Amino acid sequence: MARAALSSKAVVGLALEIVDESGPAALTLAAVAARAGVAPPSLYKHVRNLAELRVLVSGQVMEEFAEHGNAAVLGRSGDDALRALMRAWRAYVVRNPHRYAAILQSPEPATAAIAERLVDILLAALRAYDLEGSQAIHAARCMRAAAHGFAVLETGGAFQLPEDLDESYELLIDMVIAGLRREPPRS
Amino acid sequence: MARAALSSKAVVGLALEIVDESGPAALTLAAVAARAGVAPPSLYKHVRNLAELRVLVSGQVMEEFAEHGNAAVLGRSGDDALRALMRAWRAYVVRNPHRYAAILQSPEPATAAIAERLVDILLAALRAYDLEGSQAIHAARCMRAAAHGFAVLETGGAFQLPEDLDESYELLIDMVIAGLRREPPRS
DNA sequence: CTTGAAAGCTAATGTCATTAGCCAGCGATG
DNA sequence: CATCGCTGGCTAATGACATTAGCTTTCAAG
Repeated sequence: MARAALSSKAVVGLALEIVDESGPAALTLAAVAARAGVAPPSLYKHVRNLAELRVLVSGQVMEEFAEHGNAAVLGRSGDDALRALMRAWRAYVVRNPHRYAAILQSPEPATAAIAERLVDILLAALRAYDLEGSQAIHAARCMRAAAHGFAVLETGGAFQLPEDLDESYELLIDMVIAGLRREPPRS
Repeated sequence: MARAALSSKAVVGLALEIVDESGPAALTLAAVAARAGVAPPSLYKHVRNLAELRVLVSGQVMEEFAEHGNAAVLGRSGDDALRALMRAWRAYVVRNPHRYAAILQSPEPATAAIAERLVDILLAALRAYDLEGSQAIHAARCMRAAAHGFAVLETGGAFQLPEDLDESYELLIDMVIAGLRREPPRS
């Protein structure tokens, strides 16, 4: 291998810097190249194209995010774990809003494994609620919807009123927990 | 006024067609111009630039969406209204996924009025729950987060497992309602 | 009939992504 | 030690787009 100047890894790192500073929309190959001190076409030696770079960035962030969530639930269970996970979720988003926004929704096979891990963490946090198979999936989806929805709206600046956001979020957590409790194992 | 061929209104209409067919990412001035049978620069006679077109499209969609939600709660109240509103929310999203995705988050002053209307509808649906001022705001945020989060994840293809999405969503609705019931008017 | 603004057009510029094809450095091989 | 081939970087070129400048045509009002 010749001059090991750049690398796929390094490119993703630079991309993350750009995302952090200016948001996912500012992530262009031209910007990465400039930061790497290299001509734009050179990047194609390390990354297939912009779309792939986005996927790599998304995967990296998702992984970091999952790790953060996982750390939050360690040694906890039941309501405690659920609260911790949801708080960690928002804490991550508030601290790294651009990074979080860089997570791609579309089910890229490349990131499937990481997404799976995230789901596992969610399901583990729900374990104490005695949900039978399918019900646990539904519950996990709800929790995810709640946390993600709040995150998106908050970082998007959709909550304009002066009311305290922490308080709103705690209410949301309470809602999820209350909903899990009264869970009727129907059909 | 000379040849009344195009108009700001018409341009937004064409833009909506493109969004519906190919998603918000496909909304370019070039595409709109092609559809209008006109050279791209001509559009600047009707719209300041692409950014403004996006805002206009977003506003139009938000308005339609709010109207849809409003219709759903008419003549209903309490849990009934809440359920109807949340179901209408998702129904709209499922029917017009691209349109919904075209709604901009950032608080554009131009669309502030419509956003306000949406909040009003939400608050009205919550009226039966006897929430004091601030608590109603928090509750409305939670409901919005839940519905929006589910919508985003569903349209983004984030729910991969085979479990029925309707069932997941009904559980989410139950969660919100349960959460509103046990609402402790603390602090 | 004249005229002026509205609405369209062409030409030009700048930013990106992406492809093609060239060149240099370096490590392994003989 | 000389060379070969890979690797990573470069320049040039193409093609979307957005956007601006400046020209032209058309129509309606006087």
